[in-house]
Amino acid sequence: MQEKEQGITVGKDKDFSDWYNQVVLKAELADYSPVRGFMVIRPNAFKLWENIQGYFNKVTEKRKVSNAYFPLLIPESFFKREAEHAEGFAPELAWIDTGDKDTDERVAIRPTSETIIYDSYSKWIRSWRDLPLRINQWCNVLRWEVKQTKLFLRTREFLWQEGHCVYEDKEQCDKEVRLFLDEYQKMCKELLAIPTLAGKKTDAEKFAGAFYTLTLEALMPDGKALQMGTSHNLGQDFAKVFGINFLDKNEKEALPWQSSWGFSTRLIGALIMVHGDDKGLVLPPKMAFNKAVIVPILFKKDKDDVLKKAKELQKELSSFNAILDDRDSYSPGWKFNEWELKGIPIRLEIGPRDLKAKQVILVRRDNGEKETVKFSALKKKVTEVLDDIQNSLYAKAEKFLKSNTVTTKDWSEFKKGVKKGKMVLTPFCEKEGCEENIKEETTATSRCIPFDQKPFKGKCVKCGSPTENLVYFAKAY
RNA sequence: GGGGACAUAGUCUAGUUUGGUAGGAUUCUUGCUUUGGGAGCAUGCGACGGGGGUUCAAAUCCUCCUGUCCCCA
Repeated sequence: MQEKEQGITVGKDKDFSDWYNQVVLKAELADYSPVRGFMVIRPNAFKLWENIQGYFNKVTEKRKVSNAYFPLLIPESFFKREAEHAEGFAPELAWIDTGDKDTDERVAIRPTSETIIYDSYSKWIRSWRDLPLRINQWCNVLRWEVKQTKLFLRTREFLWQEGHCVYEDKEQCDKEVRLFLDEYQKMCKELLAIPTLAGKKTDAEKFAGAFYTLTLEALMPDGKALQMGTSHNLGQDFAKVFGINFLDKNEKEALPWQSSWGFSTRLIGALIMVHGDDKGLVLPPKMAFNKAVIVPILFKKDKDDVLKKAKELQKELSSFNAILDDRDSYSPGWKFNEWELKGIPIRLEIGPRDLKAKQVILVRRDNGEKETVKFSALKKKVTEVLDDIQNSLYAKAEKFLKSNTVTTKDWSEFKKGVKKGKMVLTPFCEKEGCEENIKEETTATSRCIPFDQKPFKGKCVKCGSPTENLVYFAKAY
């Protein structure tokens, strides 16, 4: 059978990079733009983003976080206030030529919004009664990457949410830095069906200007780790340099503790990579706006009857936003392929034979299994199967993560593991120089220091210094 | 940061070596016939990434720019 050009023409295992680009383009998720490193997010992918937004807005509401919006442009002087932050972002800033002769200060497009937001916070916070302050914004940011860009995973502009909180003391701040990371992990699991490893970043990998950074790491099918979200305890440095202070309960002036946390449209890239297959996108049911598609099999005889029943079924399944594909000019086979490419979780086929038997054929996108379902049992069955697909996708991804994670304290085993695209858990000293050496020799970087480790005394896999922590290493996106 | 490949219609591609009417497939339009895993016939639309140069003549040669992809660090 000759491969048609609309379909995916390369196996996921054969050429992962080519496969990924084909899925993104052919499933109409994104497109290239006229300016290098930018992308168009097409409706199919934007729907996914809106779904994530919908889920996460409920989380923030529950956690007493308000949405707001801060300006796109940031004055140069703001960057200079926090030295580490400035140094971290300086190479990636895009400066605006405003042509405004009356001001001599340059402005940059935000690469992240700590500074512009904290300028506002310094005006708004006076008393301990103003705290905690929790604000989130959904926006775009711009980081002028020089590295090779990749759709969703690394683009110069991307969409994200960034939460920015201010607390009276370290304890509250610590607690909620962890809380929002846990919420991210829950979202990855329950919504995206992607298992993640949670932990703390080493100093070499932490956010520029942070006291410490917590992170979620997922393992992609090509053996590279992808950061799914981060939550930073920013300490008191930003407060100091932006003049955020408050009168505490003892009428003393005090510096607050701050946090920021974010995830981006990169999650969509992860979703595509983790669940997709040789036929295209596979959406976890909770991510799919249209959870089912009804394809009527129409012959001249009985055409009206089949179509009528198909419409009834669509109405019955309206809570799943079921699509009825009654386009006349495409054959059923063509439609099957198209909806598979686009990742719709369930396909329902109904033809004259089914009409007589009062049943439909239900086909799962995740494993292609077919079964017949009586009309009377359809809604219940669809609900069950959607649940099952969601769970199976997570289970499959979790199995992949587990079977591709190795634990070793031996340096040659470590190198072997990294080379084979494994997530390697190993004793590590957390010294920056040592991490740099590992990176140079293996191209792997530390991904995270997992939480709640058992008491442990060991030697760093690389330099042999004593350490009490196991750390995940992998090649990363 | 280093190296490589590429750019012809919405998509895939022939033509470039040796300059001379840009060809095919598919998509799309319209019509008819069809429809249980990418259906058929007919009809119509649609392209040389951009600038500059050489030449009677440039998709083809030279040059600069832009963009895309891959590999390595």
